[in-house]
Amino acid sequence: MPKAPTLHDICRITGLSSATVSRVLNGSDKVREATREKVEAAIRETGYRPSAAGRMLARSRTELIAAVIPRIGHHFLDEVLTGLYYQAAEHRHHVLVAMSRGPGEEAENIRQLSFQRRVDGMVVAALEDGCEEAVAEAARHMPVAVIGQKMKCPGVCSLVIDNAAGARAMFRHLLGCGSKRPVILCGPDDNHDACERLMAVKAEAEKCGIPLPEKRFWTGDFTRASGEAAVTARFRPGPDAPDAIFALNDNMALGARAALLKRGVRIPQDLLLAGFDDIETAAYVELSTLRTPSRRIGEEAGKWLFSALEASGSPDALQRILPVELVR
Amino acid sequence: MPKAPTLHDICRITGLSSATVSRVLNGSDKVREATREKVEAAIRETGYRPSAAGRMLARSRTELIAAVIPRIGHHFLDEVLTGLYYQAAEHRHHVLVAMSRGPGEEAENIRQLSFQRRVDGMVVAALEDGCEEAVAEAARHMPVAVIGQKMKCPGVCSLVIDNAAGARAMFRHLLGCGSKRPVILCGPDDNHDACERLMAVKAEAEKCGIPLPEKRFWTGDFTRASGEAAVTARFRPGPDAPDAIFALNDNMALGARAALLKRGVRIPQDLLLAGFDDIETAAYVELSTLRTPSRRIGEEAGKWLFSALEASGSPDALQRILPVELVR
DNA sequence: TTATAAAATGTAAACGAATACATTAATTTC
DNA sequence: GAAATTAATGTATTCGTTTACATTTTATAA
Repeated sequence: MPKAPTLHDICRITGLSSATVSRVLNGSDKVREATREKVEAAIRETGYRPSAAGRMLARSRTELIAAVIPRIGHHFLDEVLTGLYYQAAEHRHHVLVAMSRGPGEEAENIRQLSFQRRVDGMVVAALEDGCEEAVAEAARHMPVAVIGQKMKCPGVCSLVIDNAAGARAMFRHLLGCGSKRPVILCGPDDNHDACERLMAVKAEAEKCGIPLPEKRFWTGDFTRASGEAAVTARFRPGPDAPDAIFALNDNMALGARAALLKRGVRIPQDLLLAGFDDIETAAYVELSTLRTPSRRIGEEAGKWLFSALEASGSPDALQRILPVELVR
Repeated sequence: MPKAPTLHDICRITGLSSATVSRVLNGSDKVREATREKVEAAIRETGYRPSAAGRMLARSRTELIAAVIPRIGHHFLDEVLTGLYYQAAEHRHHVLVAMSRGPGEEAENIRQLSFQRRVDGMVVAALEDGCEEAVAEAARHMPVAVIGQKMKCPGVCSLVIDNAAGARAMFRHLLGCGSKRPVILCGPDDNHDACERLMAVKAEAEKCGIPLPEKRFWTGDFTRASGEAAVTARFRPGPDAPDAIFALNDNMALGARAALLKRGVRIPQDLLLAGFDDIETAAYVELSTLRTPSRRIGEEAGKWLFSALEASGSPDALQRILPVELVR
C-alpha cells in the first residue's frame, strides 16, 4: 500500500516550514498570497489531506460524534440518526454509530466512545436501564444528548416526546369519533413511554368522565405479536365489544389489526383503531396514529451538541419536550 | 472538563516506564506478574483508557471502518449495516457511517474517509455513478467492499445479489400459479438491478415460449408512486387484462397494490402480485417477493474486510454473487 | 538612511501512545 | 562464584499535526 503524503512532504516540496503550511491549511493567520498559492499547488499536486489522527492529537478534538442506539432499522431511530447526521455533516464531523448487540453493551459502548475514542459529543437514544451512570461520567467530558428519557444531570440535554399530550389527543379523538367503549392496548410496565402514555389516558378519561374499568386495559408488550395475541384472547363481539382500540404503539396496533380483520371486524366502520409512533406501515394501512418528530429530534440533539461545543465550557443542561402530531 | 489520565500518569503512579505500561496494555510480551498487577491496579484506580488518537498515530491503524451509503432507513441498507456492525464489533472496530446528502457527496465521502480519516477499511453500497474512480483510489490504500455493483478492480471485493436468478424464479413461479398474461412493472433504465431483473425475465419468457409483447412492460421508476401510476394508467379489466403483475421492486408492487384494490381487483384471486426485495411491509400485505440476504451481505463484506486486514498485503479482489430466496 | 513597527515565516515542543534497541536484573550453567 | 543466558525493564524516537514563541523579512516613518 502506498503511503499517503504528509505535511512534511508539502514542506519539502515548497521549502516552507510546517508552521506556515499548517497556517494555510487552517485558512487562518496571515500568509503571503504567493506562498499560499505555492502550498496549495503542492497540495493539489500530491493529493495531500491532513491526517485526522495527527490533528486529533494536536488539537485534542476528534471531529467525531457518536450515536449510541439499541439498533438500526427502527424507523424512529433511523430518523433520529438521519437528523443528527445532517447536523454533523454541516459541522464537518463524522458520525460513529454504536448499536447494542446484547444486554449491557450500551454502557460499555458509551464508555469506550467517550474515554477511548474521545468523540467530541454523543447522542444516546432509548437506553436500557443502568446506563445513567455511564452517561453521567461521559457528560463530565463532553456534551451528551439523551433521547427518550428525562435526565437531570449536568452536561446533558434530554429530548423527549410529549407522550402525555399525544395520548390525550388521541383518546379525545377517539371519543370525538363517537367511541363509547374504548380499549387501551398497553405496553410493557417497565417502558417509560408506555407508562407516560397510559397515565395520560387514564387521567384524560377521568377528566372527561368516561369510566374505564380494568377490563378495558389489555396487556401488551409493544411487539406486534402481543397486539395480535391480545385481540385474539380478549376480543368478543357483542353489545359490550369495544368500539375502539388505542394501542400504545403502532406495532401492536398492526398486530391487533391483523387479528381483527381475521375475525371479520371492519376498520374503521365497526371499530376505530389507533396507534402511536407513525411507523412506515401505518401510512400504508391508514392507521390513525401519532407522529413523533423523530428527525427533528436528531437535528435538535445535533444543534445542541454543536452549540455546546462552540461554547466550549460546560454546556447548559437542557430539557426539551417535543410535540407529537395526530395523523389520519 | 477534567482531563483524562494518560499513559504517563500510569507511569508516574507505578514508577514504571511507558514501554512497560504499554506492554501490559497490549497484553503482549513478558511482564512480571507483580508489575502487571501494579499497572492494572493503577489503571483501575484512575479509570485510564488508552486514547485512540495516540494509538492511531503510533500504530497507523485507526480501528475504524467506514460505511458509505446513500441513506439510512432503507431496509436493505439498514440490514447491511447491521451485519457489518456485528463483524466490526467482533473485531473491536468502530463504524463510521456516511450518508449522502445530495448528488456527488459519495465520492467526496469516500475520499475524506480514506485519505483524511484513514479508516482501516470501507464498505460502499448502492453508489451513484461516477464513484468508481474514488473507490479505486481508496482501494489502493485499504480493502474496500462494494455492494450492489460488480467492480473488477484490485483491492476491492464486490458483493451482488443474484438478480437474474431471482427474477427467473419469480417469473416461473407466476407461470406455475397459472398466469397466462403477466405484466412486468419495470424500473429505471439506469438502475443496474432493474436492468438485470428485466433482462432475466425477458430471457426466461423466451426460453419458456411465453410471448411477452411490449405492452406487457409497464414503465416505473422504483418508487411507490410510479407503481400506483402505472396501474392507474394502464390497467383495464376485460379478457385481455393482466392476471399477474411482477413489479421489479416491492415499493412499486405496493403502489400497484393500492391502485388495484381501489379498483376492486382482488389479490391474489383475480391477479397475482409479486415484488422484489422483501421490504418490511411486504410481509404485512403478504406480497410474494424475493428476499435478498441483506444482513448476510453486510456480514460477508465485514468478514472479507477483516481477513484482508489480517493478511495485511494487498487483499485479493473477489466477486461474490449471493442467492435470493422466493418468499410467500 | 536608520530606527521602528508590522507582517511573514521558522523553531521547537507538545499531544498520547507504540516500539526498536539498549540496559539492567534474574536465572542457569559449569 | 564467574560467565553465559534469558527475562524484565528502560531510553529515546516515531507517528502527523498544531501552536506558543522566536526570528527574519518587509513596509513605514523619521
